[in-house]
Amino acid sequence: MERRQEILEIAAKLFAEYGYKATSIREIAERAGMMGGSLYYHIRSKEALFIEIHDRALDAAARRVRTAMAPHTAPWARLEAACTEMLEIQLNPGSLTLPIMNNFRSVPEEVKTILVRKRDQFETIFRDIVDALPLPPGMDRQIYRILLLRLLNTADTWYHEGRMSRTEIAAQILTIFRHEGPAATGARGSKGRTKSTPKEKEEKPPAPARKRRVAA
Amino acid sequence: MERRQEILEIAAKLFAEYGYKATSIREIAERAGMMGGSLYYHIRSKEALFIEIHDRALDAAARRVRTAMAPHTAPWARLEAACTEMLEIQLNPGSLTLPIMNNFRSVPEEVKTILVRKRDQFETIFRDIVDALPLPPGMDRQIYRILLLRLLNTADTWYHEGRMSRTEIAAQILTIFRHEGPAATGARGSKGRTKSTPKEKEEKPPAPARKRRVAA
DNA sequence: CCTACCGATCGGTAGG
DNA sequence: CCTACCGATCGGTAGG
Repeated sequence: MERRQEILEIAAKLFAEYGYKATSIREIAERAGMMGGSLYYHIRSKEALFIEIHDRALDAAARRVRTAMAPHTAPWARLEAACTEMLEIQLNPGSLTLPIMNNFRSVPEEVKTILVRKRDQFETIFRDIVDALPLPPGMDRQIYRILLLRLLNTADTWYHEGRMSRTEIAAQILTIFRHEGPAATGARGSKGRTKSTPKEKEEKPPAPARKRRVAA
Repeated sequence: MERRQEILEIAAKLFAEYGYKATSIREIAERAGMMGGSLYYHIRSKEALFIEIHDRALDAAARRVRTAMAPHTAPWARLEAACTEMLEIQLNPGSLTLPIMNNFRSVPEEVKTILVRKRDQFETIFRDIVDALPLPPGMDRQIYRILLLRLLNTADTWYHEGRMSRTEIAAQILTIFRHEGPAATGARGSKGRTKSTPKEKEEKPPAPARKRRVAA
């Protein structure tokens, strides 16, 4: 049973790096120290394996993001905590929380449908955060959320080790995405914020949790 | 010779949709109305085909973006023109300017090296634009450019037909990425800008064209 | 967990 | 441009 966890982690890494189609059952098996056919003692099929990894990764990610957000109540602080944690997950993944929620291009159509449904569900976390932000009225919250999530989810394809830490990158993203509405245009902008410390503890309840599921 | 162009376009579409590995020579051939083996009268190898498509697409994209920027001199107007054109290229590609500059996951390592070099060269266009923007001092221009390009280049994976037009989406991106430096904090923000009309014709020379090629 | 194998599909070639 | 084929690799199975 612990062996199975090993296999899932090995497969997750390969799927994340090469995509569904370009990752072979035999390669997964080899890294697990067994023959290709033997893998089927542990899994039912390649498709089922992929779906299971994806589900578990998203569940783990949801738990981590919610935990990271929990101590904060101010909308921007919640967003920053969520972004920092998402970057951490994407770039320095613990066991199964790997960046496989992208790159569905080579996944069979029927499987893709299942994955997308699960992913949409996960992203409601960010819908709630974004809906709670005091953004300028001209800014479309759906586009805002989609763009932000795209950046976070594909972090492994654009982030290069070196220059900046994950926390600094998260702060930079926040600097770009931070726009105050006309009501509360407080201190912002060129303060050179690179440290992610939980500032401004305002009141504001967690999130209104609205309904909206239309595509862009 | 015109037959060859047809083949390149067919292959480009398939590569863009399924990725390198998941696109088979036989599928390309079938759509071109011939047998798999016959394709080799027109191409040298699958790898060579992919590289040629990629090169031509980037060349065409560079030409289109430069042309779209040409009439503008104001930094933000230039950025908006470039973004709008990039979205147009990614979402409504004319012949060969297809969104294949991503999804290198299943591409052989040696080929990937060639592609990345070419892509980096293309992206210098945006480096010049971004370097000319009057951004707040705390904002890292390299991160800024990388994030913006990621969004534009992966537009086909997050844009869904309907609600908003390409131009409106481009305007929304600009609304998020627009931050004035401390020197020229003029009118901005909640004006509900959804139309992309070339406003503010300032002076400011095209671009300083600095040097910087470090990874994040 | 292995051996041995299945049918299918892959990129590519020869010979016309 | 086709037919016919190559060796390699694929996901998956049977039988142990």
